[in-house]
Amino acid sequence: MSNLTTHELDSPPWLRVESTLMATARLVRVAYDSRLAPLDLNLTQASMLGYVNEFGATTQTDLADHLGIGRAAIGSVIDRLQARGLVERQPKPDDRRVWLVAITPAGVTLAEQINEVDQVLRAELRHGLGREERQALAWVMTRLQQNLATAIAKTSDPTVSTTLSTQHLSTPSIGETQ
Amino acid sequence: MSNLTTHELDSPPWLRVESTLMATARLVRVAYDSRLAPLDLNLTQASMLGYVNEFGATTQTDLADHLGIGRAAIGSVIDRLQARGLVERQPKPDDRRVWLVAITPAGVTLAEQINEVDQVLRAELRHGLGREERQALAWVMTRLQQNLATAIAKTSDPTVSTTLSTQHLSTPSIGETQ
DNA sequence: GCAATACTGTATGGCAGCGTACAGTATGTG
DNA sequence: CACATACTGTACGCTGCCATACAGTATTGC
Repeated sequence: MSNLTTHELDSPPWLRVESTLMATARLVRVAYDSRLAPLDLNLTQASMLGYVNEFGATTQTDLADHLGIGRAAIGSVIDRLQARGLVERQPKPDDRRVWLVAITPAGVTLAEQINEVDQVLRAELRHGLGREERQALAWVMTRLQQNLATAIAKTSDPTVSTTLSTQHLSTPSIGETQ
Repeated sequence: MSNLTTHELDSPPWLRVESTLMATARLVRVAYDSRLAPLDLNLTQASMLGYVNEFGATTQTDLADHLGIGRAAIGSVIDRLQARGLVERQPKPDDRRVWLVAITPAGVTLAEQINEVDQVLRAELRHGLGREERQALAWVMTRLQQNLATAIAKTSDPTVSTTLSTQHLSTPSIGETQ
């Protein structure tokens, strides 16, 4: 709790929230991407593969919502994974509009490797952080998401609110895996 | 193993760190962008304008480092701001390679409005969060950045480490503004 | 039955950022 | 002095994501 105020001359005083958050997020992406590179996978691709592996066949819109990206974006992700034979699109019997994205045996194999990578990296990220600290982060983060959602809604830009309602404060985070 | 998907707790168990962090970061960006829209500014543009307003004329590389984006990217940001007469490029007498990016009077006016927007939004984001909680977030975040940096370095991808050395755990965050 | 409305996935264009390669300039070394 | 090396800003192509518009299908109302 001592000198976390390294600020002094270096850091911009405004927009610090975003700055740190965005920078950290970027680092997370880089870290995962570099670790996933041997599997020739993207972070988004890995997340999707993991999700389908755990929860079974899912429609594209559901996937997009759960991963927090748009429907258009998820399409191309699926395309690439499908081209490599890791997932496949199955028609849904009772709704001919949608595809069910299902994982293939090859995908399952890869998903297990993803889980390994994830566990290793997460262990490294926890280094030096107590359990209660991680939980605190999770809590603050959730609260922050709530505040952000209302803040955005307050701007009364209707297009945005729709986008956000989908990924409402779902993911807890970091803390309580095991 | 498959159907534990309760509708409330359906968060993906893997990659939760990234998921929450990235989602929050995206929300931050969206929130700031929507609030800055009346000023016809981007979050990155606003950050840059604020920085130059506070710290005076700066070289492009320094700007890129402080904002955590690449040199190439900062160029186009400056281009746009310069086209609107908010900043200008001044030659540096003792080094003819570099430009000093300086703010114009019009830029100062806008920077003040940016600060207002920032303060208002930050106040909203603090809602329901105690001071010590925000400080805890800042601390955990910094620690996380450290861990991320070493984790990335450990992958021994030399191109990355260079990129990161620039934006080493500078920005504290959220907590200790007032 | 049929029209109106809502939803899914896709195509398209646009944007921001990265990584690489390059020319111009500084700086160091012999 | 000449030369090699390092650094700055720019140009180019690439990636990932978004927003919009669209066609196909479901669903609801009458």
